[in-house]
Amino acid sequence: MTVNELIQFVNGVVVDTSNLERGFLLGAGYDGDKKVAYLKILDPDTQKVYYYYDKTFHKPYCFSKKSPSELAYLRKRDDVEDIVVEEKWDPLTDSMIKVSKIITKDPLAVGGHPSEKSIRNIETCYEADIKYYENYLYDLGLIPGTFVKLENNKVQEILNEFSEEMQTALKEAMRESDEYLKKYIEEYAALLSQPFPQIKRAAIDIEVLTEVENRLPDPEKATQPIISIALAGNDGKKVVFAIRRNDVETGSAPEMPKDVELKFFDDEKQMLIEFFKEITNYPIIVTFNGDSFDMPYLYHRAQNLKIPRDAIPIVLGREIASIVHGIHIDLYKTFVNKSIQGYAFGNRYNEHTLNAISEGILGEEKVEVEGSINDLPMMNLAFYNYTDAKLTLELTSYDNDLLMKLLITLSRIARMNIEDTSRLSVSNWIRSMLINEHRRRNALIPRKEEIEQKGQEASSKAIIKGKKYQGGFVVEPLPGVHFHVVVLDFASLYPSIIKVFNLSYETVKCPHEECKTNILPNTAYWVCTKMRGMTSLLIGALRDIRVNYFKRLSKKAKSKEEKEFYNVISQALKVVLNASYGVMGFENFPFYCLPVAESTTALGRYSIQQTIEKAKSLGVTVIYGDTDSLFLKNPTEDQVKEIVDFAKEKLGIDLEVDKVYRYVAFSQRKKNYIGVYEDGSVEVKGLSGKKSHVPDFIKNVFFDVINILGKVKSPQDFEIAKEEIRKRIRKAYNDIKNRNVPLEELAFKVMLNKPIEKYTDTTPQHVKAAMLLAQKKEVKPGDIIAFVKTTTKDGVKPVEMARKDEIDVDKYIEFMESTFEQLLDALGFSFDEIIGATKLEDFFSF
DNA sequence: GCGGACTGCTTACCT
DNA sequence: ACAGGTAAGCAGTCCGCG
Repeated sequence: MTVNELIQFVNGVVVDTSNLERGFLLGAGYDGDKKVAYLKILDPDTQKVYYYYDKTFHKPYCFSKKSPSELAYLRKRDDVEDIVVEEKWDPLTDSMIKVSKIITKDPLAVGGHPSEKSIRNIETCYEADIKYYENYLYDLGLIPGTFVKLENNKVQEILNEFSEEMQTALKEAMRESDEYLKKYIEEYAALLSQPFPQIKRAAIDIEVLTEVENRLPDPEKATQPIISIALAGNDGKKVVFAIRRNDVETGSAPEMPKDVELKFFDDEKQMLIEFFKEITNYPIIVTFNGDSFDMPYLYHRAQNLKIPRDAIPIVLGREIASIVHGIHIDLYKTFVNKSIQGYAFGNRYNEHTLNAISEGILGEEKVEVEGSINDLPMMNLAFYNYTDAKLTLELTSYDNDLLMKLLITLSRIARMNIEDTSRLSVSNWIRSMLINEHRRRNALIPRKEEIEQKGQEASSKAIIKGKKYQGGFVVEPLPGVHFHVVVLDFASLYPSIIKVFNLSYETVKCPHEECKTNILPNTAYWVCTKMRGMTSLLIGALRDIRVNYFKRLSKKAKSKEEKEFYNVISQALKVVLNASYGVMGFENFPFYCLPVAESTTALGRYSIQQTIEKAKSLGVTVIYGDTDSLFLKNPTEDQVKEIVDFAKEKLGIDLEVDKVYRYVAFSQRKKNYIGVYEDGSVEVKGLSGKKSHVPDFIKNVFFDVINILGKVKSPQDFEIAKEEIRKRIRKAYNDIKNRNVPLEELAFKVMLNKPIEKYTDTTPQHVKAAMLLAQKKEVKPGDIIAFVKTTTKDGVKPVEMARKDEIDVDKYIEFMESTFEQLLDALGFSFDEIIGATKLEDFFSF
């Protein structure tokens, strides 16, 4: 059965439509049976997804530098359609060259087969590792996440109309940009300010009877019955489909919301059929781990139960699962993405479980289950199941559908299927963005090793052993307490440098003789004076549009909704910009270019050091700085202005006042300080006390002390604070000494990053604990191991296996001491003086 | 056989 | 599977020590 026939069943309509006034492009795909590319287009009015099959006769292809006659032997293959000569611009030589375009009948003829069946395995090809449907999108100029129209079988982007405010803001944003940059900024403004459509979506979650406790059933075999399925829709739909069982109690779930529909079935097959019908109402299906569990399980279970193929709306790929009537988003993959975790959600979760992520982002937790799912009373199981689906949905709907909007915006920037954007990492997004740029310039994409010819060895030496080149510069902090500190910050420093210094793989060490004298300061490289680099333009435009356009529009917004709209776009841009420099130094990135990465940080060091010199010359004390920031001690407004102007005029980079602290306390450590704002709120950076592995008990004391410090308004106040701090720490000290602390609060929580057996060089404490734990239950990479320090043989025990009397009290006192030392150091008092080291015995008399 | 100095491994943080 | 820089704790090693 072809995808086409399937869809006809699912939607009950002929889906290969030729006319649609305003559709929303979800993505592209390839139909292996019809051998043709297709688009999935959502009609926002009906919430139905139409398939548009290519009618431009687009074919798979790749390029070779050999002549067609040298490649003539390929013509004998029946999967090769034609070989034609094309002229393309070669970025590395800055010249037009002739290449052979090998056109095939099947994407597998280009690549994807492990053998000689794929041409890229037998010839040195160009652009042969781009997925066929990606090529289709680039070549037709279509962008997933945007609005398109279908008119007489032609598909076209619908361009955005600009309001007056947007026009004005755009002019303002482009004021300082060069001619080249302006074009890009205008395009991005139009692309990214498109509205977000309302799309129906539902989160689903299944429960399966387990054979062996604590072991996940095999989704390929799907031998065990599905006993419950929950669905939570953004239209308010809440359903649990469950099997009526006699072997467990009915149970009760008083917390279950009244509006959850409960549909009980005697027959599993009937349940699945009903469920499949229900989900076809939702063009977006959301799961947590659906790619590797729920979707393949449902699919194979349905097959085992002899449900006809055309009643199963699931399409399984090699690693991803999709749905016929729309798209499937597996949130697990989205939340594992480091850029999403860090830049979009501020590292509010560390562990990649539904529970940990929900807790971090929503402040809600899963329902706890003791023992096996198998023995759970029916109602309790339904409630547990429903809660998971609800949390999954909420992760996409919280903050006004923030995540969905981010994914759509990122798809627009990356020009990538929404399904792919949600699963792939930032280097893939940027790769796609750059490939598209090459296509529209008719540029041949160099092979990776050709770019690497530019330089394999760095000219700077990394400070950290094993790293390739030197990074940011950190100023030695001036220890002590400093009142009225102004923090200056280069606005997205590295993207600015890439923009201002024209950094790109083809412009750094460009082929022109006359550019060789144009040396980049603080580096061993020259940069092109004749052409604007591609990454410089793209990253530069993204930077300018974020800083000068969306951020300004957000400040001027008239409504909350408008403000939020601009903030989402700004946030998505931040994610891409923050990674834009890093990918240049990432070996597996297809446009990896060490000279570009190295120049970026070298120019960063140059910028901050020049600015420090300027500050010094004005008599301003720089008490600290890290990569792109400078902490100034009690500067005048004029001094600040002069430094900011210097950066703009002499370096061409925006330097802004980021924050003003009432006071800052530094120890002698870098990346380690507390800053107190005028309103008494406190920012803690790098101190052990805030680190996630620290036992809750110590963390609580730490933050109590921080709160006390927030109340300090003048140097005199420290005396009072000191007394309060002393009391708080003494109490904690006593509690530990007297074993008055619950075990859980003493647990260190450290992540296991690899399987236990891979720790061959050393056996850290959390691994020792994990080994003990492994005797009782499965321990996997990514798990957080909770352990306490004990006086037993290994020195540690998993918290659930330890007793209070085994706790190594002295180790905890030691740990507490070093944690507070960082803080007390900076304030000029010591732990000993707080505790009163000579009076230790006093505490035992309590 | 033990302790101190040292290095390397590991994790979590900062930009 | 974006980068490098820093802090901290602990594991393991080397060396001296009659």
